[in-house]
Amino acid sequence: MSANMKDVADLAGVSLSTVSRVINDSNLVSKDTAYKVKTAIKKLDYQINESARVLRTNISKLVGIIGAGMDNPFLMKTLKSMEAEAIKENYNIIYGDSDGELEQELYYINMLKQKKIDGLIIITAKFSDELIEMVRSIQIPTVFASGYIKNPDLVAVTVNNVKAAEDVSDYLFNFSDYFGIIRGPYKDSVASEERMIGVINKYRENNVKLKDKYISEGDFSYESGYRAAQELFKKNSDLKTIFSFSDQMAIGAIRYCYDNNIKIPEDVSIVGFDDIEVARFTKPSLSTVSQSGAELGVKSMKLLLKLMNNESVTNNKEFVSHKLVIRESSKSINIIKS
Amino acid sequence: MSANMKDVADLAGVSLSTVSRVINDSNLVSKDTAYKVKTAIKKLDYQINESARVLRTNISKLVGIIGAGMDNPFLMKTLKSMEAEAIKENYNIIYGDSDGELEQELYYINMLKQKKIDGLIIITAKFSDELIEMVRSIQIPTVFASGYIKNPDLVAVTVNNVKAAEDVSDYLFNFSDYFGIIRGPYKDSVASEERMIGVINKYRENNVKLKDKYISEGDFSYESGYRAAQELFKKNSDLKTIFSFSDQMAIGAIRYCYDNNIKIPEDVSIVGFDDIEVARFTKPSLSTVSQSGAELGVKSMKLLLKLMNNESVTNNKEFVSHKLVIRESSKSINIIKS
DNA sequence: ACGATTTCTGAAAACCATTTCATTATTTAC
DNA sequence: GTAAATAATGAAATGGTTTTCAGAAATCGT
Repeated sequence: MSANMKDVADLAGVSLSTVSRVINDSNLVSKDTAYKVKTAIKKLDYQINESARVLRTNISKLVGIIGAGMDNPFLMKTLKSMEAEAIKENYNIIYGDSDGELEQELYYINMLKQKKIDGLIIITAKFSDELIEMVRSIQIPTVFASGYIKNPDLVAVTVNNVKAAEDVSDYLFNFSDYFGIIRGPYKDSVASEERMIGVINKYRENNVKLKDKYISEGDFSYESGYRAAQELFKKNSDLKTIFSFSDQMAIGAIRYCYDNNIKIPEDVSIVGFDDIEVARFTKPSLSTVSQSGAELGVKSMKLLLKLMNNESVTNNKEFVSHKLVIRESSKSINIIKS
Repeated sequence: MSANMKDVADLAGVSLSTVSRVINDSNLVSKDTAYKVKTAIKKLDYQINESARVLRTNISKLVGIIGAGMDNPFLMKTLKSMEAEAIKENYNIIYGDSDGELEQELYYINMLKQKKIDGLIIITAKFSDELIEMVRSIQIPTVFASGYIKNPDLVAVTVNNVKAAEDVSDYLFNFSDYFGIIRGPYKDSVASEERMIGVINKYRENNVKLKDKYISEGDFSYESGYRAAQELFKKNSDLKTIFSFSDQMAIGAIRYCYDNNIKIPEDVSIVGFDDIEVARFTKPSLSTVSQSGAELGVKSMKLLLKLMNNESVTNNKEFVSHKLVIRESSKSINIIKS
């Protein structure tokens, strides 16, 4: 059907090796020959057969990304910027959505390995031993994005959840003696666990007992935020402030307040986490921790590119910057504005 | 490094051909032999070399998806469900974000072709001749998702934009003599063009002249919706109703109203398009045209799978269902509720 | 002008699976 | 029991590159 290297070689009157050299920009081929080959390539509209090349070299120029929940706006930004970063170096992205299921993750890892990916990025909230063992066994450069991981061998990029939660806590203690928390799942969410640690630190620092009834669990979705707010208000009639571990849950909570005639920020202040795009446009707009999904994507991919090129990676843990952005959903006290 | 088919063959005491047959579930191999081979595979932890297989068969089990603006919540759902649908049949997704740039699209198409993708889905708003020509030339089964395309040869799945816009128009004419329109870009947005046609149809049917000042252009983003609303109100002091061609723009517009003391829906009713997840949680929640991104994804991928399997495709244009969902942003008049 | 480098090119092996064709072993049919 | 059909297996060709090794041609040094 389409021309192969042999055809080009014949037309140009040279050998296979020479054509290959021209294609790979080898410097040991003369100008004249190179020119002949190039015109032959043009004339035949020759395109290299990638699978043959991969078979021979074991280099696929493919990066696998296994992600949990592409319908999360924050992660979508991350994914998009990862892709943009990868394509600069001519890497394509194979994406698999694990929905956060370990089984799916393992399945994809195996599948992607067979496709000969050169590198892998895993976006997950849970770090089971099984997953880590699998990653180790495949012997493919891997970066974990989002979700801190204690293991010193693993390469990871993440927001500093503890610090960010501390910042929010500091801010909220300005308003009231305690604040309600809409946390993420108890099970398997490292991010949620770490943010909780930040909160606990600050409760302790302020000598306030962190009671169970201040805490309500969500799953990061809008709906769960709505329900969690309901629960919080039922248990704490005098609640003045809420820290939600995701913007989506915060927006759900705001909606609950609206439905129940609770004024924000007059009656209650709410702070979210993520700074998704819509956070600036809700009514009231949402105070939140801004962490750049794009930055997460870029940093992770850059790190992976280094690993794939065997460049030395001095620091295998990187933090993505964050800042507390105060908007209308919380009473303003001179802190960072946006 | 890792075992290959030869190793398996040797260990099992059979030939290469036999191993290959076992792997491919060929029925012309005896139970006993098959068993021997399978245990050998297990013992060696043998994994097939995909690139060799692809080289030989020209089947990669890879589907390319080229998308424009995947940070759009609606398209995220689409992408996710495409992936889910593909993996059921053991196809992996290679994803490239074109940002809607033709140049990028062409670049990706070429790149993906080299990676030997078995099928391609293109999500774009613009259908230049160049793009269509390119798609034709690569000879790979292709489906266009989102954005109707007149060309009878091409396979496409899309929402019925004209009809949907007509539905909204009918609804809005209940409230007032004319309504403002926040449309999508004039340039290269088929969806926007088609929705405009629906609007025009109904203006004509109602014998109302559609004046230029009723129309304001956005680019589907939150910000542009804010600005467009501003423009509309400046030009039409008595504006009572707005049809926004995306939810994101509608939310931007709502925010503008809020900032300018315009009450929704008391003063102005707004209807969006897409029914993104947050639309149910904004304040007021957003009346909109619900079109399922998931359905779009599933239908497109199913169609592509058929094409790739050479099954006959009776209808190469499919519509995704839509319905008008009335929420708080528009005064209710007994129509569909949600 | 002669040997020593350097530059350029080609032949052939390697990567690993699939598939056709031929062959042997086993059944079936009569 | 023999011919004919069927089932099971293997040998070898094939797909299209990259890369090592060796050799030819050109350049250099003196």
